[in-house]
Amino acid sequence: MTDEFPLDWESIVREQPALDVIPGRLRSIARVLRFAAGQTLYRRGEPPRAMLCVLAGEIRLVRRSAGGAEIIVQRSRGGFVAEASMGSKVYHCDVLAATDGRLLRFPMHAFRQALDSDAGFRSLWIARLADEVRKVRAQNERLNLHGAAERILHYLEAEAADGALTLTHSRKAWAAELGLTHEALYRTLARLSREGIVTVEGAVIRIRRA
Amino acid sequence: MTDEFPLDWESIVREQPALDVIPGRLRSIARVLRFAAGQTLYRRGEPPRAMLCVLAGEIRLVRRSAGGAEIIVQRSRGGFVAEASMGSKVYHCDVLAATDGRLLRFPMHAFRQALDSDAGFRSLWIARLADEVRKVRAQNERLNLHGAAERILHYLEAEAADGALTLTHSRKAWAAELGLTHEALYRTLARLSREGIVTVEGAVIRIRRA
DNA sequence: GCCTCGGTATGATCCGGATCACATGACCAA
DNA sequence: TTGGTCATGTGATCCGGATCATACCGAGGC
Repeated sequence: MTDEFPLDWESIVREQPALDVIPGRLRSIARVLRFAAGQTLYRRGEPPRAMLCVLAGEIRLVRRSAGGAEIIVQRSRGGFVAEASMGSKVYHCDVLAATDGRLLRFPMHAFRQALDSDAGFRSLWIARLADEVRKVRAQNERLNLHGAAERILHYLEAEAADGALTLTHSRKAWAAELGLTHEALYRTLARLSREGIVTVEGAVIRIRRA
Repeated sequence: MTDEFPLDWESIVREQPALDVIPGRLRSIARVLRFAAGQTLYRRGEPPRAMLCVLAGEIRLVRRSAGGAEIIVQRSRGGFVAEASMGSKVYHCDVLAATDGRLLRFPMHAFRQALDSDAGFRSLWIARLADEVRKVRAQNERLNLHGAAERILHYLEAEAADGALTLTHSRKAWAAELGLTHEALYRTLARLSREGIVTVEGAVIRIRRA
């Protein structure tokens, strides 16, 4: 719950590139919030008073049903959360911390006002939202594929530049993103490699043929 | 490729609710484009000259790799397509028609200008994008679940009002949205019904307990 | 030093959803 | 009327990914 002053925006943007669209006046009023695993940050029904951007750790938007079932509506391990909360009177989900971590809070009214008055920020924000839609829709198409190899190749084709992809996270994390167990990922990657379809050199993966 | 004048916006908004955010001046310059299955609408590398909104049929954004593989980056059976194309110089995908259908074209420069000059439209557009992000992320969480029952219940919990959901499309379409075969959906729905977890009355599905 | 924890990696087994097959009914057109 | 198409269902089989188990390694803590 501590704030460091002044915030080191250079390193913040490095750890969370989505934040580079934020204009100076918002940067100066942003506050760091540290959270602990299991903590409830906001509850359903409360008015959203801040835009949130996860810097480290995992935040979940959770909806609890009357029957007591708990479903995860959104999970974030980095980047803005609940962008739609800007337009709504109250949260429609609980906001929970799944791990220890840190997030950035921007006062909602200032965020809204910045969007209204700053045309540059506005178009960057629209572009960021549109790009997020694009990325998540691609992720969606990928998850609709059955078969580990298809998902891996879809990821490579969609994300690789010139047929070469450099993994930035661990393979376990990649497996989770692909909706696979890490075992299935290791095995399928090994098979694709044996069959000459891809080459694997550490974190760099290349497609040879599809 | 025919245009009807004047466009009947009342019925258009009824068939595609996302369009209700469009202001009058854009409505008056929108044109209907009819497309045929297999048709290539735009090619990678071309500058995007219009915002597209699918009214009927299926449009796909397809990326072809050097190896000849073809992956679907986005599929749309209704609603805006390639919102991120507004911010980019050229299309990064081919735009193909998967079926016969109709879409609405808005000249890109007019769309951009309307966003710039019309504060009301602008906030509606931002809200729509943010809501799209929310919906697609929820869809994502759902597809990350293994097991047909879990996906069905997640959908019910997330989309149902008061534990009751009225299906607007066919069950086959629902199955596809859930990333399941229709057989798996029918069977699991029947099992959940037998076990008293849900009740099914035609298009209305209710959760009893989870 | 030792010990734990997390990522990497592979083997064996099991199960659930994909697949194939088939029947029915609605609807539309020739 | 007939034939075709499509959504709705259900049954039988198969396969691939989940699951459980095990091992190795490197980093960090004590």
